[in-house]
Amino acid sequence: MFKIDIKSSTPIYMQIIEQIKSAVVKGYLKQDDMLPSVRKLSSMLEVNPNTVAKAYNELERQKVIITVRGRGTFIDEVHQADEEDIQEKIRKLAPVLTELKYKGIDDDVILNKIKELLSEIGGNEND
Amino acid sequence: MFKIDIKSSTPIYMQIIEQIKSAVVKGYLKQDDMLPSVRKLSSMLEVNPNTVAKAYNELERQKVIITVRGRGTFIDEVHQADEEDIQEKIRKLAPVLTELKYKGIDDDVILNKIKELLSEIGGNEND
Amino acid sequence: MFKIDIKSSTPIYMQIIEQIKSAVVKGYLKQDDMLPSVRKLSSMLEVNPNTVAKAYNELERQKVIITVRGRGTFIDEVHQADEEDIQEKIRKLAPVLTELKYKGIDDDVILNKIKELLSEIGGNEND
Amino acid sequence: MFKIDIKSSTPIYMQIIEQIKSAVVKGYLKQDDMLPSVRKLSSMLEVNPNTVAKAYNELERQKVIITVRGRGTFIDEVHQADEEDIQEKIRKLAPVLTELKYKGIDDDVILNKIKELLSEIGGNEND
DNA sequence: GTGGTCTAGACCACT
DNA sequence: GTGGTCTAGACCACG
Repeated sequence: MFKIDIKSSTPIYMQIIEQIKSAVVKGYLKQDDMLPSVRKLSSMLEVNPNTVAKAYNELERQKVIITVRGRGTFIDEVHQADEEDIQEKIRKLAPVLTELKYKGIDDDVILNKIKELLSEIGGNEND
Repeated sequence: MFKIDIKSSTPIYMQIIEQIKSAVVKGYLKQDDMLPSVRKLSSMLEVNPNTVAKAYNELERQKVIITVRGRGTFIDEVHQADEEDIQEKIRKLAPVLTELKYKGIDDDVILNKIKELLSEIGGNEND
Repeated sequence: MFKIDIKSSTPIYMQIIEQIKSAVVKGYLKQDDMLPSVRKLSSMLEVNPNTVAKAYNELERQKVIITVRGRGTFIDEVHQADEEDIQEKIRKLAPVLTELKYKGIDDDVILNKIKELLSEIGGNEND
Repeated sequence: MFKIDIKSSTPIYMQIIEQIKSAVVKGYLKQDDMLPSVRKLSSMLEVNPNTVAKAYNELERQKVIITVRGRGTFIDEVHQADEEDIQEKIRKLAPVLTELKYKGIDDDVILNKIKELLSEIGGNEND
């Protein structure tokens, strides 16, 4: 289910975080679904358990998952994002967008490609 | 002209790279314009000369600027981006977009915000 | 294994780059082999760690090696060179060849000496 | 007659040296031919007179040209190269040849390309 | 004056 | 442990 690129420059724990969020967006994981244990996931992905633990800790901090001692780790309910939160994330796109504009790509072209990417990310909205 | 956020997690040399590209996009810097010397910019930004040099090296590697020995550093002509190049950069947006979708934001809302950001980045095209 | 000539006019980091490529050509290093760590190589060669890091960075940029965070640095697969690439490298030989011809050396003599040099560079292909 | 690439990474004074030697090899310049004065050449090439002077000094050191005070600068006779000299120059080709071999190019292909390059450099041998 | 290279030594993120 | 970033300060080649 999860695929780790050991050679990528994005840290492994980040890749895990992204993929779990992606799985939620795509509907593969839903609220109260149980996640594999740190040990199990680490052996599945063939990475260091500490790395998985770090990802889970960060996801818990972000209230994406919730750990119940003795029971396991579960997908938490989705929390609302406030306007400020959204703007902050949008801002993170600026460097790459600047690169694209630097290369002379038209705004419309960029927007179209992002639209494609969004539907690719989006999973089945008619679940 | 350039502003460095010393507290940011993006490395200083990266911030310099982004800002120079941004200045080109905005039209503040044009082909053959001379950039401040390494020493000058480093004292302007209050960072170490090596850090500025690292940014300049990377920009030269990316063919954004060109350095002429003993003379200084200049804005190079803009080089074409091929389709593959563009797709690769677009891909870099995926993690943030996934986050936004995870928060339940509509595609249209996201696209509108990006549109705003693009025009903000874009400088005055009718110069 | 690696030998640095501190007095040479070729920068140390360049010498490191050349020697690692040479080791690959000679078959001493193969794909996925781990290179000595920056710290280790720097102490082996008695040069500053930053100098080794610079060499490794450049080699990574050239896709000769690949660094995996927290793990180490490894020999990457060899990437194809296109015709343009080759011609560009061949061109770099021109100044020295001109010098030799200036001294009145015959083309055949030059070619023979290069042939010798090539087999010296090449390592044992029948390993 | 001479062409300087201000953006090249080879120092300008080096480019001048190379081109004068090349002109001799090609037969455009012969023993006792007079070279333009430092001032004249510097204005022809639009470079700093110091740069031309540096090239001439180096060429004189290498006994390629000879300066007669009050008269001008002339092409000197060609001096014999000893075996050691030649080997030293041949050695300078090693890094580029290693790169080519690293890319998997066959010795024969390399030698053929060098052969082409040599005849290109060579000028008219039947003068 | 310009950028390029190098040393010495520090702190941090990742595994 | 690994590499990445940054500072401080030195020397050199080039124009």
